[in-house]
Amino acid sequence: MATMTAAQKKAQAKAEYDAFLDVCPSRKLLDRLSDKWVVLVLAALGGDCDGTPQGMRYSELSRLLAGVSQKMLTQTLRALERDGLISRTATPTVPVTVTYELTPLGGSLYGTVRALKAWAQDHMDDVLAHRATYDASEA
Amino acid sequence: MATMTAAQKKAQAKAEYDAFLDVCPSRKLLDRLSDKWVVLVLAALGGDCDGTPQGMRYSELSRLLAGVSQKMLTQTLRALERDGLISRTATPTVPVTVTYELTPLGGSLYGTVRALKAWAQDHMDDVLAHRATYDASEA
DNA sequence: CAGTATCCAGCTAGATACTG
DNA sequence: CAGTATCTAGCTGGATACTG
Repeated sequence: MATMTAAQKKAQAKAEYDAFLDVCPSRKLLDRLSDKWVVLVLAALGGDCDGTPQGMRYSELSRLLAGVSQKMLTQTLRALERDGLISRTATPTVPVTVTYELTPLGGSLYGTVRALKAWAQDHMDDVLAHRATYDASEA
Repeated sequence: MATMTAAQKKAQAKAEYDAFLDVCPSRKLLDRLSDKWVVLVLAALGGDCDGTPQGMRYSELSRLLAGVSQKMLTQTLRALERDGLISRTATPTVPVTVTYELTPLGGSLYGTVRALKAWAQDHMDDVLAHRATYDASEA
């Protein structure tokens, strides 16, 4: 087992690191937000598309977020529901009707995300300019 | 080629979607932030580890962010430098000395990110509680 | 309509080895 | 010290097909 020492050290370092990440609430939030579709669903339900926050049906979301697969939409919706950020309401009409909407908690998160969006709008052209300069001097 | 119609439609939808993402500055920012190490590097240089923002050497970062591979650290550093969020200073001493520090732009981004962190600290236990409730009713 | 289940391609990121 | 280069395992997410 002496040959495992290096690998074990690696594994332990990784375990410690994972524990650190696991304890860190910001990291968890970031992981959620970094899911490709989470923010877009938040934006859709938050009213970024038509002005006012409102409930939406599964198929509406699917249409609005062109490019999302059923799998990812369902997965995203489930994750957000699990976290209490959106609520799911099923109405037992003949073809079932399911509506999703932002909870107050989800709304508050969306508010914070909009702050990020504001930063992006204010500073993203600076970033892009830097990028262009950097790329030019690299060539 | 008639058999390609469906695939073509998909491809076109994807292209349109990509174009949408490409135009959206918030999305770009989110993509950057969602890189596992970006925020941690920002935090390290922003002074989250010892109180005051300061420059750090490559090897210091590497030690501080236990678990990061050389590849990812370099990649992350390059990306942030390219975007003008951090600056790289090489001092031609005998073994080269390279220092990284936050630019004003990087500092302002880090400030915004701290707002997210604040949300996480304020609301993450709510989220966790919802998660527990959800999981319990699922079983 | 609103999903669930399965399979698989592509990209990401870690391990490893080498360099100015 | 501070990287660069390469190879590959594993996970993410898309396509596809089926169901209450």
